[in-house]
Amino acid sequence: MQSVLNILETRISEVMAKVPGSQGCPALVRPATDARFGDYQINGVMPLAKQLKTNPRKLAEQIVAKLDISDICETPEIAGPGFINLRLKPEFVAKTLVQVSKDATGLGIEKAEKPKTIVVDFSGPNIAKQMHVGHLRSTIIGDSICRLLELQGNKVIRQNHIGDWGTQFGMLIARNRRTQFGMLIAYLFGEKTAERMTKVFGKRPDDASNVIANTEQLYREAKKQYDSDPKFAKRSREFVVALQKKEQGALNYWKRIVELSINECQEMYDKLGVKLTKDDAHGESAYNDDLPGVVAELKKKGLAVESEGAVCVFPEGFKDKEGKPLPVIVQKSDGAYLYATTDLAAIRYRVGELKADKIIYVTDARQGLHFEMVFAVARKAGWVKPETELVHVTFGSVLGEDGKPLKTRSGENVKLKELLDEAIERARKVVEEKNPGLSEDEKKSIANAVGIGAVKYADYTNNRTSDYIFSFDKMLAMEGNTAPYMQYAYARIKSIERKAGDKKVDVKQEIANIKNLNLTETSEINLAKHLIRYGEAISSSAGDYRPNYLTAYLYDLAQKFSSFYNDCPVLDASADKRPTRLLLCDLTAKTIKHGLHNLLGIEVIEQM
RNA sequence: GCGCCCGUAGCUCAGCUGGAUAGAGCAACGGAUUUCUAAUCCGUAGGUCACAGGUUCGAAUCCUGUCGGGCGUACCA
Repeated sequence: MQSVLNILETRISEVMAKVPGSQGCPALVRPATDARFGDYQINGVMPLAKQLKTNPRKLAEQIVAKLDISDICETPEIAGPGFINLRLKPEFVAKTLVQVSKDATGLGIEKAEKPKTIVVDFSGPNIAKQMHVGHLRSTIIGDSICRLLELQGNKVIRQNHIGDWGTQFGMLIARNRRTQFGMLIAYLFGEKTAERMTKVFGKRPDDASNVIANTEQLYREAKKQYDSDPKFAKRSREFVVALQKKEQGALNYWKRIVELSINECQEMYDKLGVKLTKDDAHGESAYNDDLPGVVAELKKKGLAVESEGAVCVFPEGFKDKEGKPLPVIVQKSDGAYLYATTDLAAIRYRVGELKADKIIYVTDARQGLHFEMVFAVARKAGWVKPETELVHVTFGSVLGEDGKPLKTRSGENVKLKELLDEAIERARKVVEEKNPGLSEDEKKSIANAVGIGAVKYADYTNNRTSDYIFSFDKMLAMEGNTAPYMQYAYARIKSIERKAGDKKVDVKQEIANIKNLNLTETSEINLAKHLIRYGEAISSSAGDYRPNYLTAYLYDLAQKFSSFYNDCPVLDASADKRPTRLLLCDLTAKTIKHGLHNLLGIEVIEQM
């Protein structure tokens, strides 16, 4: 269903458009900046007055006179330089709330007018390495963006652009990072693999977590052996060449390690409550066969030229340190392809095969220039239609308490798994302290939901474009805008429902019989008004790809519920008031659950 | 050098195409509990929105400059 904000915007804009001389100034209806001004305010009169060179307050009077929104609002009030303040009628709030509760979604959510096919590129871990904090934001922000867009009725195609190939095999043994990967594979799957694996890990290589978890160690060992053992070095090189030539044996080894890695990532996705599966993995290697064609086509179109031995495209408007044109290098002087080439191939595939109307890239802000240039090249090459949107959704870094990028004491990236485990452990201690009487299973699942939820919620609640300081103490605090606070608010509602039986209150029946609400207390009305605005929160959150708008709404909701909870007895309320209060509880619980669970992938808990 | 992002309360952060007296949380102080979970609620105090100009009815928001910080800037992703 349409949000109140949208209804008002549409109806008031229509009236404003009819003002003589108006050139379609929008009403600019916004939530009131202050409760004293009512519920919504019209900001669009002043710009229109400017356009018409007339007095804004007089214009506001004219508009108010023609406005017919008495079914929704009290008489509009003109205030300040030309604002029009709107206050919702309690009857309208009550009616809308009942509608919302009976809406198909149960929550009054707006659907997109024109559903699109949207490709979302996110997470993108590298194979043969454990996921670390650097992957957290892309993974969870991307996940919630997908959920938001899907909810609006779009066709969302998740693309996990995993680093499963890159240029590493396009190069011969010359560069260490790439080489190490080749060495690793040779090391892992060369002769005597099983003995080596058993010796190093005490396990067979089938155990994915052991293999991947110890990759860093393997790299070190492999490097050492590479330097000291000519036979091993030779085997490494041969392996890489074989892989490039797509020899079946080498490919099989490669496939195996990709599989092990993906399984390992999947554990993290499951743990994080992220909706990504193997089917969404469409990594760099998927474009291998397309790369020569991409370069050839760019050359043919006269876009790609040779420069300093490399094949480059020079999109307009980009300059290097000396002010000379900056290239997008699509093929290196040694013949290898780069991530720009792969990204171009991916765009071609996503527009051509997946029929994307929009492609969203969820990567950190540092890749801004890269995508700007790649987008420019793709458009120049005609691989993207003019109306196809290419969006780079950026985010800041996760910092430690010292304000520097989060690292371990020894300067390594913090493993995602270890981070989450610590959060769970800390949550566990809190549960132990607050509610020692719970069963072991309950404690465990609560600690899990709270720990993971806290990490995710803290990330979501920050504006994604800014860096944020990671603090277990803050995210696990029971006070303030945190996951535990939200989950607690939910648990208290569920507790009321459980207690209802003892007091012989039939919650479902009372709610089902509701025809009109009886909203009397201020905190009831405030809660009701906020509940009917869930759709607005989703629209603004999805529109800007900003989950923090959603968490802000949810926190506001939980606070308003807590006020209501303090002021208004529910089960012991008089018969004329109880059904309304039960409905408020029910809708609040459903909204919190939907927001946390369905949109953010954070678990709610029945008791804590 | 050039480009992008950032600078808001003691701390951590919001502030949605420019809107009214800039908001939360934490910390501080004061109050509420025979409670449906106080992991709560209510209140008080706290700001030259880095700085200086400009645009206009109106600027934390847009423009210019200065200072401070982060990141990027041809064969890594």
